[in-house]
Amino acid sequence: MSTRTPSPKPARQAPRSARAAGAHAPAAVDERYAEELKLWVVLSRAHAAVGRHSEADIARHGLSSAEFGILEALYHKGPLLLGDLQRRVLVSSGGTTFLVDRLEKKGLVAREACPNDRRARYAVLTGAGRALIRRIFPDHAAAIARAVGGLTREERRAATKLLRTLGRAAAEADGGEPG
Amino acid sequence: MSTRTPSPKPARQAPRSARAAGAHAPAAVDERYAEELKLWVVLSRAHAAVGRHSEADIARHGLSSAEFGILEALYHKGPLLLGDLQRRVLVSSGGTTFLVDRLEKKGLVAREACPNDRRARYAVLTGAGRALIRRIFPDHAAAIARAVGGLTREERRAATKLLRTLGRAAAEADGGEPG
DNA sequence: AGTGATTATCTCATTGCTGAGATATGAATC
DNA sequence: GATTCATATCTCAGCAATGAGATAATCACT
Repeated sequence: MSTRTPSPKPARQAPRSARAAGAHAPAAVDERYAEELKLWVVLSRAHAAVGRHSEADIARHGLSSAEFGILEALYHKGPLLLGDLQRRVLVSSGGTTFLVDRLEKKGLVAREACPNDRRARYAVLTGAGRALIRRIFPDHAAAIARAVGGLTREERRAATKLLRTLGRAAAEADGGEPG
Repeated sequence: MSTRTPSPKPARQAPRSARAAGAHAPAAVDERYAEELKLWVVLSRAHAAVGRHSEADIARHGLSSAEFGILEALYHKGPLLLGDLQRRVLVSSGGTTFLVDRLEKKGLVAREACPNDRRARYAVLTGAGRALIRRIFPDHAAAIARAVGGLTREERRAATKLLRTLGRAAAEADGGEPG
């Protein structure tokens, strides 16, 4: 994985322009939201770090993260309209079509008509799809559990609560709130 | 934005196969790691929700998230080796070259030789780059602050601490630890 | 039943990004 | 000073994913 190179850090000399007096002095406003920015940074890093574990586990089975998400959603929720699937897996509309197409080609998912609404289509697991997700899901759950194992049970509970609140508030503030 | 469609949910009839007796009954193992999985889910959702705010703000200035990340890193840290930049912005090696190329074309960043190591190159902000990031950073910080405003200061502090612990532990467990 | 607004899915051009390998330099050993 | 291994960046082919627009069906009203 070329993204991560845990290398030793030989102290190198900074280039001329870096040493030019105060060349990159950050503005005072930086202090103002430092705490909020820090939260955003650690949120991103934690997500990336855990996500790396998740994807590494999923990739072993020849699936992408999004594909796995679809199989998992169908496994636990039963047949879903493509739109519901889209919202659940956090992917674009085109992406949903693309992913379901591919899973269909792999024989893991099928489309089914919705009796009430002929615009809509259900995605459903095939027998092979159900068998696959049933087989790999436990390992995946264990991999995630290891990935978040750096927190104690109590800490995980607290983190879950905070993140749920944070996520909900951020999602709702999408429109644009008054300052 | 077609990714998100906050639509009302008319109750539709599930297709036949969904009602077939226990067709998608989840396995018992699902309970075992439910708490850890939940944490991963809310972490992903919170990250996506806040990230949406971040990207919406950055896009207003014609920059991608990764481009902004580079400018921001150079602004606060001064000139950085491309490798350091890569680690900081969480992008692949090829991506770093690509992004710095593009920022160079935009006249915001320049490459500079490293006097000690002729393999290495520094990325440095140009005058225009520094002016740009200095102009847009405060707004961006404010946007992030709004996005995470669903938590109180005390909650943010707690969340930051937990996420830092979580991220570090997950990153270190990359190799593969004994069960 | 007809009209228009809304909703669901699909199409497709574009693109950002990855990751393996190439190239070039540096450090260490003989 | 040659050789070998490690490191830093760049090249490039390939692909997943986006998002605007097309198509089709439904709903709300008259």
